[in-house]
Amino acid sequence: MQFDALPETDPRLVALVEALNPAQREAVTAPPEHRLVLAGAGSGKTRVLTHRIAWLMAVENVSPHSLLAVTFTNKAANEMRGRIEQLVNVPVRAMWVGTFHGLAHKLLRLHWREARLVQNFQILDADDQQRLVKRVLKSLDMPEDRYTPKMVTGWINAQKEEGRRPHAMSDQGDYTQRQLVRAYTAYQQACEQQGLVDFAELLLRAYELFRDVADVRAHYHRKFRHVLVDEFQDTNTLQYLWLRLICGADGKIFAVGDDDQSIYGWRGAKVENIQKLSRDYPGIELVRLEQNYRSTATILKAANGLIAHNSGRLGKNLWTEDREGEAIQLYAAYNEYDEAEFVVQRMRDYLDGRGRYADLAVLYRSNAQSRVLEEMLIRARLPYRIYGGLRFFERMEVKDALAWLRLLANREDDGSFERALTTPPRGVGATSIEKLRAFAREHGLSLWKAARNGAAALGRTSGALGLFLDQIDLLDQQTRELPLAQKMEKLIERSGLKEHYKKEKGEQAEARLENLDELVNAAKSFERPDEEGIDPVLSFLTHAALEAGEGQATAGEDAVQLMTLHSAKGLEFPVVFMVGLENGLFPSMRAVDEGNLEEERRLCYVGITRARQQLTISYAESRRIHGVEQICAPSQFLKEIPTETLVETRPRAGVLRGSFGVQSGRGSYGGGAPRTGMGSGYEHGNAWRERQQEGYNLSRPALSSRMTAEVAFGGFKLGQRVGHPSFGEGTILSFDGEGERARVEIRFANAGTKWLMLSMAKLSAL
DNA sequence: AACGCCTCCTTTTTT
DNA sequence: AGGAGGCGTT
Repeated sequence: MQFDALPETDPRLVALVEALNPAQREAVTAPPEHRLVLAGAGSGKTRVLTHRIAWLMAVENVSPHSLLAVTFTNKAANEMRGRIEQLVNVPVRAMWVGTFHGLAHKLLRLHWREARLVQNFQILDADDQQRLVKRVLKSLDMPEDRYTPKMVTGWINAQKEEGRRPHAMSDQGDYTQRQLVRAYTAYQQACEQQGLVDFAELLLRAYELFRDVADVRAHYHRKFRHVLVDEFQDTNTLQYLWLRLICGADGKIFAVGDDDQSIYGWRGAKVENIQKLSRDYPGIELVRLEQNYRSTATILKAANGLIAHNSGRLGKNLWTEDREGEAIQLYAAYNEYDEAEFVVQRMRDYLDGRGRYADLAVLYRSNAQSRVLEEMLIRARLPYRIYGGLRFFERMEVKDALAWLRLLANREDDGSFERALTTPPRGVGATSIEKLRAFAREHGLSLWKAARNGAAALGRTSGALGLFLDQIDLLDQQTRELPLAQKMEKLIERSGLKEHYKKEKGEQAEARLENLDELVNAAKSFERPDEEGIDPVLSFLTHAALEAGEGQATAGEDAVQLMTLHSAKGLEFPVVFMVGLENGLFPSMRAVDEGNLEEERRLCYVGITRARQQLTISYAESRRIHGVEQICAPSQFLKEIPTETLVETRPRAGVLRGSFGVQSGRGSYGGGAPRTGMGSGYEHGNAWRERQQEGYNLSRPALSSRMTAEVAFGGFKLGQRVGHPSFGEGTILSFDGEGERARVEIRFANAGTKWLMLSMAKLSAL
């Protein structure tokens, strides 16, 4: 039914579509056929997805049981749930809304028999998986330097993501290939024996379940009439195959995605799936959402201009009814410290009087870049939050405690057995464990059984080992009837983990103990069997693996946001700083070498389109990368952003850098240039354009002429290497003051960063 | 088992 | 530079 044909009498439906723009409306109210929605950044994609679901239920009488909605992250799934709930008066619980992995997991729990799994199978997270691969490689005597656990794990996952099983590829390929297949086979066998399923395996098993078990397939074909997919451009081969299989002949697919925001090719995502979808579902209609509700016209112009340099796009041009907005600020820093300082300065300008910290976001290409920014933010006393890093359920102490819980639930889990046996330490060392492993391998037993049956063969340590085995059985008995949280608490106590971490010193130790308490707390919400009647222990462990928690720091607090461009996808901020726009950093060296610039360009596009009102882009002329000072050329992406959207802001001699070296005139840019827009200390110029025209010559001198002209100070200049009798070697970061009171800031290689009186410090030029 | 030294590596991240 | 992990020493 089309919107035009809507019965005017139904106010609910009118309300549902009234607020939508024509393109959104077309997507939402389309007949129940296959649809591909090309949703540009900030074009209301989640809105379309949720309204589509509401529409299907209200107009096409689709039951919530017949809907399947898939996302990539838990966050997106939760958001979708929440918004559907707001929109329709139907218990969302009945609806299959979740991540690919979460839904696959649900299917496997329901059909564990048909999927040839054990009922209490457990999920391996990335870390568990790599540990297991490592043990497998050792057992196969494969040299660890040639076949690193990381590389082999990556390879195995890549195979799974292409839907390949070892037997289908055994006798082809070269020696290396055959070795890898051998590892894959052995790894898979270990998983089967121990009842373990890794992330990729969840998807592959769920796929095979549908492919191989006709009854199950038929059941779900009858059930799911509509399959809705979010972030379709991020699907990998296996996810796509699974979607097709689950749709069957009659199910209708509604895919929402954006080829311009495909930034996960490196982990197997296939943008081509968008084209594939059009081929596999001939007649599928394409809807473009191009009206943007997020950014100013200037920001969109920059984004459109940049992304136009990519080839093979489906094509899309974002537009807005919003005002033009401010120009994008471009800042040429002389190094990463200067860059960070500038960012902080601009933040202060913004915060002055208005604005929340959380309005501000700094986006960078690689995590290493956060350090200097952090340093400056601390110095400026601005609260900040860094995304990324270890999540709650990935922390060592948490994983240690969970290993005990897992071992109680499943004695065959060798990884948990080893972990529990060694933490806390109990006099069973590497040698004994190696012997135990050998014994287990020889007799085809789990470590648990090997220890039970062959402890005597281990000599002296058999005592400690025997105690451990008895302790596990005893703990199991004693905690069997306890509610989950109490069980967890008792385990943490009786395993000796609490004692163990109490002994550890430093501020980390305290945090560890707190995390263990928090773990008990987290267990509380899993004390009752869930909807499918699954045992609390299993659902808790599943939760731990599938939803490792938020990355770092307390959410919700008003703080400046620091994150990589990748983690910024899907977010938006009033004020965005995109830093480190240098060839070799962004685009990354690797991308340049491999000629994979298009994905990097999309990443840049994602960065630009995060900004609502203000966007500042910066690059440094020199930066320390992997401990070495390097001369950087501005990113080629800067050339690709339409000039008219940019205004260059540069440090103004004599203001930013204190009162040194104002003997400008020559070499100094825009001495009398009018100051525009900025709070203080900076001015605009066209130096960057001039430099652009010079081309990117890597052998160009380290600092541009303005540096040498402007920064000479007491015989020293910014960026210069100097020696100090007690602090050793360092680099001059900045100057302050004049004459007697002149001070210099130096970052020493071994003594940190210090401010020294220029007249006192016995500095020598290097 | 704990500690310290040495070598290696270094883009991006979710499940 | 800085972290991780391996390895040898106490």
